[in-house]
Amino acid sequence: MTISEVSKKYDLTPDTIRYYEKEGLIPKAPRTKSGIRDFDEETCNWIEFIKCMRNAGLEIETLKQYVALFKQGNKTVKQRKILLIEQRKKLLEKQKNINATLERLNYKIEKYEEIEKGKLKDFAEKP
Amino acid sequence: MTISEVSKKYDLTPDTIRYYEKEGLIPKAPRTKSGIRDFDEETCNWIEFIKCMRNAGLEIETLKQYVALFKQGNKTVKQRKILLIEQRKKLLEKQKNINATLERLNYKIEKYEEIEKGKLKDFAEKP
DNA sequence: TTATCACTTGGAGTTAGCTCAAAGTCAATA
DNA sequence: TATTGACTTTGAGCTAACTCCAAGTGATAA
Repeated sequence: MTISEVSKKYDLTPDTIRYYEKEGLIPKAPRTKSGIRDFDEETCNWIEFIKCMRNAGLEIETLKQYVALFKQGNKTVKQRKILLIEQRKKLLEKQKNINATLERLNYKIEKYEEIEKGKLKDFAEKP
Repeated sequence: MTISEVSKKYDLTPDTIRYYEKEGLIPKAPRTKSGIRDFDEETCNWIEFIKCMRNAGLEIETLKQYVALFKQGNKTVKQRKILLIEQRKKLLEKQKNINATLERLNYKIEKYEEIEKGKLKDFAEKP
């Protein structure tokens, strides 16, 4: 699989994929005799995984650490677990923030709807 | 209220608060005769609102637009509603990404626990 | 065989969102 | 009166995560 095919498949630019490879977020992709990347399934799985984590906002640096631990094999299972638990904690925190904001947005949108329908006139709105 | 008091209250640095003011994310705070900011309740409410929105990841630019519309009064209710609905959509999308990632993290953490307890040996782990 | 086109690299540039530094002002205290 | 310390401004600097550019290479189509 060429980089542009992988790019389409995962909706990441070729530049981003090369950047991830250079930074060690994904394994170094296999190459053809002429030096062109020829992605295999394993590498694709990593790309998919990293994309998922990045979409949730995990940092490059953190993912780099995780991949480095992974490469060292089973002796790093404990450290990897600790790392993932910390990231889970962060995501739960984020989830809470988003939920709080969603509630607030819902309330305001509702109010705006009432104003539009004329149910509420001169609504003394706070931010 | 001085800027350092507000800073403590909302856990934002004075620099950040001044930056928000400069960018128009919050109203210009009232000043004492000698030019020092003396935050009133209204401005504090804005700070709290903006902090909440920023915590959920809404962009400065978007919030700037919202505040600008707000300042123009009731004639912008419709536009503000549209803006908030778009932001809600984005947050719901984010929520989905976070949930997907949380599930994945939970699965992996569980597997790592099983390995640690020796229930799983030589677990052929994919990313 | 020449042209095209997707790929390659290294390194510079960009954007968002702060964050810091320098130099100055003012009110209150020793 | 001198000094302390919190405030002020302007503008530069920083970090994360890409994103773009220039110059070069190699395989295939005309």
